[in-house]
Amino acid sequence: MSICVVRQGACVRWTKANSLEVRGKSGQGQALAQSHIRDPKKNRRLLVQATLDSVAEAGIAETTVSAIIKRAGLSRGMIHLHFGGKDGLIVAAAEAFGEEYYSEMDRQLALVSGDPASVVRAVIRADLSPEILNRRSAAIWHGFRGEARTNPAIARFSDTRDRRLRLMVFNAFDALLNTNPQDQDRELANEVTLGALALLEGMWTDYMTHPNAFSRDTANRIILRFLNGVVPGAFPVEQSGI
Amino acid sequence: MSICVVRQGACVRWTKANSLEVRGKSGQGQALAQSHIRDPKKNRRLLVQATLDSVAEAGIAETTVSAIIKRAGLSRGMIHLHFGGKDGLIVAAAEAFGEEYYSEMDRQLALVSGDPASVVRAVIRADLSPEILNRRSAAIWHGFRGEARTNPAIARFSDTRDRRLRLMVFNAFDALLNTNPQDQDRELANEVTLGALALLEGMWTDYMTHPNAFSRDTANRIILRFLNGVVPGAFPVEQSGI
DNA sequence: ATACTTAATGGACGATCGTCCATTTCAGAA
DNA sequence: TTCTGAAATGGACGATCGTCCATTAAGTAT
Repeated sequence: MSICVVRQGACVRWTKANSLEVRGKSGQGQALAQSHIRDPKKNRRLLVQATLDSVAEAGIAETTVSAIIKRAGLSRGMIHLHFGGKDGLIVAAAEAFGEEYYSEMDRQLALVSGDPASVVRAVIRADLSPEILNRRSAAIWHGFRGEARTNPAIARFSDTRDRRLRLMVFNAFDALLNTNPQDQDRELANEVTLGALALLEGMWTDYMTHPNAFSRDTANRIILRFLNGVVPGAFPVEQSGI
Repeated sequence: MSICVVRQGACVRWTKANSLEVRGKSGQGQALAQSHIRDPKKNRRLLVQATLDSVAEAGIAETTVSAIIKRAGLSRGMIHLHFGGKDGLIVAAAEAFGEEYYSEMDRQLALVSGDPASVVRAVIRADLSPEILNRRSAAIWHGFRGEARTNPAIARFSDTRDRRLRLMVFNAFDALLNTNPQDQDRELANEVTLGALALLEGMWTDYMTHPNAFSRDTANRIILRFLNGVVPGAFPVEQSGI
């Protein structure tokens, strides 16, 4: 759309951001692809995606302003314009990542019937699915989690994200274990929930450190085997998993 | 020992590194505390510890040369002198951290009788003990694990560390499950091992993100409960844990 | 066409990064 | 004491960090 004229020998390439192609990734194109009508938030999303890609490939430390704008094909000032600074962009990227996670999780859970064991099975399967657990997401999640220790904004987001998943799993185990309500049963449900989530966390870590040796089927089967041990019979382990 | 004379107004403090006090932390003082005889590797250790402390408190990204030498009370050039550069120091710090981990793990395991279930119990208890799992170690471990994706030297160290722990646990489960040797049992032992380690990983993550809400007893009890499910009766869960 | 608002640019800026090395300090030998 | 080699120092250096803003480009209203 606009060729950056070589002035003082600085810019030599197309600014890809303004080309007409519309990234069809998240299919929400609400008549945005029409000829001149530009998406007013396109560059915002472009910067957020570039940030996430950079965090995934190069890590948080290497995700500099220069690296981000190079990926996005935009100019330096855009970050300050849209997010007030780099920190604002990082937080926005963390939020966007959380939305990616939960929108896919919800999509996969929407197809599942309501009995508690099925919900748990579906959560585990979804959390290990290629759409949710992949090199990009594992690296991003690890990076942001580390950042959460220092950055309060990210810590808050990270917490709420965790809480929602925990509540979902807890409710399932609560319904599964509490045929007649009792306090120690509720405590048991809480412990089983923590254990299940710890197993998932550990699998994510395992995947991140050894993505090639990792098997989703095996991970899924192991978790079901462990859950079937604490809630006997509720999670029969099939021979071939996912 | 040496006051840095104010020259060009740069240095105004004692260089703490050369004061006579000997850090009694790792009690290996082999006659080093005697009057003039200086420990030739004191500054190496000082830099490594300063690096680990910085990684623990401020994260990998904030662990700069300036931050490290400020903590160590040494001068800029020491890092280049002893480690060839910052990267060398980071790797040395990762190795030192691994040694800290395993020396403490070995110390705690040395007291344990040899039956497999006791070994597993001891590994879990040790891995969750305050000496091994604390804010410092959790933050350091998380930081280095993220760095391992990019830094081959750290990846290699990180891998060998993991492998040793895994082998230890696997052998225990193998002995526990294989009364008469069979292939599918060996596969089962492998899966139980992966699950147990994933549980520990998850607990470490949980501790790192919520150190105040974390309970070592609860974590220990949860893991034993899950293990008792997959190896029935081998890990009876007491009412009050660790 | 002209004026005006918003989006976007990219270079300037001071701060800080890690590396390197000329110099100084120090302990032990001569 | 003087000499010598190693240990230690801290400032110089170019590179790169994130921020900021004067300027240009694009879109809309008059």
